[in-house]
Amino acid sequence: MKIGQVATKSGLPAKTIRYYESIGLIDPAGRTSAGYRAYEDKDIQTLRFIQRARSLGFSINEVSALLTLWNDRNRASAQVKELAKRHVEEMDRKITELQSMKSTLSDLIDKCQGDHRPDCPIIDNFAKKKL
Amino acid sequence: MKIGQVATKSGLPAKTIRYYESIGLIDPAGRTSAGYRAYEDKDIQTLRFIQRARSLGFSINEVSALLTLWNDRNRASAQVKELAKRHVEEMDRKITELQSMKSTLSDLIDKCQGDHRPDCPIIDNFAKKKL
DNA sequence: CTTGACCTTCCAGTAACTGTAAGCTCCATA
DNA sequence: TATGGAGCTTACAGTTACTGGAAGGTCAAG
Repeated sequence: MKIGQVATKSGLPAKTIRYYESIGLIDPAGRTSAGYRAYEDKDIQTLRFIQRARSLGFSINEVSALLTLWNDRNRASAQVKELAKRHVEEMDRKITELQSMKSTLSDLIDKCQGDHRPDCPIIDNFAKKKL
Repeated sequence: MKIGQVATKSGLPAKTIRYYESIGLIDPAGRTSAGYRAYEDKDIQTLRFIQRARSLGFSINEVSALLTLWNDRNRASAQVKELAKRHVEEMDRKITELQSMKSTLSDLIDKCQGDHRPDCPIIDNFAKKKL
């Protein structure tokens, strides 16, 4: 199977698959006599795994660790769970931060007339001297 | 005033101030005879403005637009409000996405025993053939 | 006159791709 | 057989917003 078909089946752009190979996230694919990358079904499984993990926000490094665990028959599920928990914590931090920023900005937006005049509580807030 | 003091007063690392100058977000600072950047109080105001806007998640480009609006006596507050609203929408999108990812992953975590055995619903989910 | 704290510039690295260019290969049709 | 287009190849640049580090200049204190 060539990369285009693998891209379709895995949900990842061909470009991205090559990129993953270039950074060592996946093993280099075999090649046809013409130099085209040749894939098998198990490669698609791996790429789908990666795609799922990435879609849940895991970093490439984390995905790499997850791939290792996936292939480790002696893994402890505790290791996977721990990795996942840490990721959820990280997402929680980001959610909290975003909500805080959104809240502050929304308050300012509510106070802004939003008309043709220059007076603007948003600008004023950014420009004010001290907290 | 030299860059170190400005860094302290503005809440931005000296390195970042130089970076902002290099990309044209702020005007090049004056120089002392020794070649050191020389700042005035109004520069600190500008940098604090930038710091505030950045801390609310606005991109450098958006901050640049906000700076222009700040210095535009003929601005309409509607312009500022619109920019801010779009940014809130963007944050909302991110929050929703993060919450969705978190929710999915949390469900999987709850199902995982987290012990010494390899069986793991998280890995299983990532590895499963089809949705 | 020598530290040490600051300052300077420039280059590289980060995360995870994406875009673009120049150039093969393969298959089908005229 | 020639040609055209789809799909493949590599390599390099660009994105975002900095941050780290190296090599070297400046200034005030001791």
